[in-house]
Amino acid sequence: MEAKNRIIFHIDVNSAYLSWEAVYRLQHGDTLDLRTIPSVVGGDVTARRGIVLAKSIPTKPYKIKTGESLYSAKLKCPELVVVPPRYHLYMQCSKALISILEEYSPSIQQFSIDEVFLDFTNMEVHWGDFVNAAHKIKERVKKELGFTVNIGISSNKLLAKMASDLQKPDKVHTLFPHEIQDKMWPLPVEELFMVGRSTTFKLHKKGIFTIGDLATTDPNLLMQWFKSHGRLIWEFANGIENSPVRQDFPVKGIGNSSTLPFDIEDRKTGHRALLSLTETVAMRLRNIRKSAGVLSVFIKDRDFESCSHQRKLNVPTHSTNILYRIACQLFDEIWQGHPLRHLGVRASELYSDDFYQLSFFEPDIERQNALDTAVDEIRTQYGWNSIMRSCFLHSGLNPMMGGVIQEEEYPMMSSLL
DNA sequence: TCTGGGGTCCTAGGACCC
DNA sequence: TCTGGGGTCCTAGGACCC
Repeated sequence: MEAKNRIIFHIDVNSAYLSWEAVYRLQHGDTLDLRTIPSVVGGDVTARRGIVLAKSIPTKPYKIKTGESLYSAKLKCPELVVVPPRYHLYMQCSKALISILEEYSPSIQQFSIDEVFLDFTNMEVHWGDFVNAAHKIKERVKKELGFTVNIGISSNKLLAKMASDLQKPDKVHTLFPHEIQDKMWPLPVEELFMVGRSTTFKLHKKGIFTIGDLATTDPNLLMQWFKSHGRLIWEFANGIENSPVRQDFPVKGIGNSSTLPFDIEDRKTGHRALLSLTETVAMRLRNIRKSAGVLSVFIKDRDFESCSHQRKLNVPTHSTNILYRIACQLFDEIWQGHPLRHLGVRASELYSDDFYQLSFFEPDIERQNALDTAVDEIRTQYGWNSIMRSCFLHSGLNPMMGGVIQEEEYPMMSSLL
């Protein structure tokens, strides 16, 4: 039932982590509003995670980019204020936003921690004209939660998302198909959703610099250059996109990875780090009642050379011990012995756990499950560190790396929106 | 003390099968 | 004999997003 004239909102929190941090600090007696000075939320430099996670609008003249190292950000702006992240707070802020939005439409899709699509089609009877409604929502969020959002409005998700990006902060924009030429085509091509660094570079070499240039390029040519991605970005440049707002995406994979506080130089420590990562991955799998059919291990060495190795499992599983054993095998098969700064474990090809298969080779499966269940219950009740493997004592490693666990894993965005 | 962590999707090449 | 050809599965890597 493809509605012809849909009204889609895209709600985007302005400088999300930074705004949330600023609001929290103001509420706790701080007098300085981080949003009004050049400031960033950044990772821990001593733990080798020193990058910009979010930046305030006053950093704009310094050309500080999300993802760049704090070292280089400080070179650009010596008076930059850097504050550490508080992921737990951000999850709460995100939830609070969602619960307000849920009042305005039964059809909302969380796209990331700070972006939400809302299908406003047929909702005018309840809330009035869509532009007024968007303003009402925006003001309510500001008044009740203390942070500002941009709301983009159009007839599909892509255009709504592009609209919310137009001018920040605290704005409502429309970008309906008849406005594309005026509002979207003059923008630099890299501002189009799904045109990243690599594609931008190649497009520039072909003389394509604006979204309008891209929109008016022969799509067959783009397909020759970029395969299916060429078709996709041509359609996006022309505002063509019609995926529904939906909340029931299946989760495709669950993974954890971590930059370690020190380089790993021996196999035993490598395995220990894998165990730590696997504990959280397996717990999250069990939490959503899924078993993994494929396990992958990802490593990155001191020189930032990285590679991955994966294996399809004979029998899907969510058992910490079995997944750990396979992770170690994969690790031993690819690691050349170079000092490692980063390790990752990811479970994919997820199967529902409604039943699990007994394997001839894993006669122990019932006991493994019983053990995992017991440990999960203790950790849920008494906290994550209430029970841990003794090998982590004095190891310098967190026994459960990565993974803020959620009641519900919400699926991340995809190129299909 | 420069360079995070969570995802999704696509493609290419090799193995294997008929 | 100068090397079919189509299909599927598997794996590694790259591109993109926030």
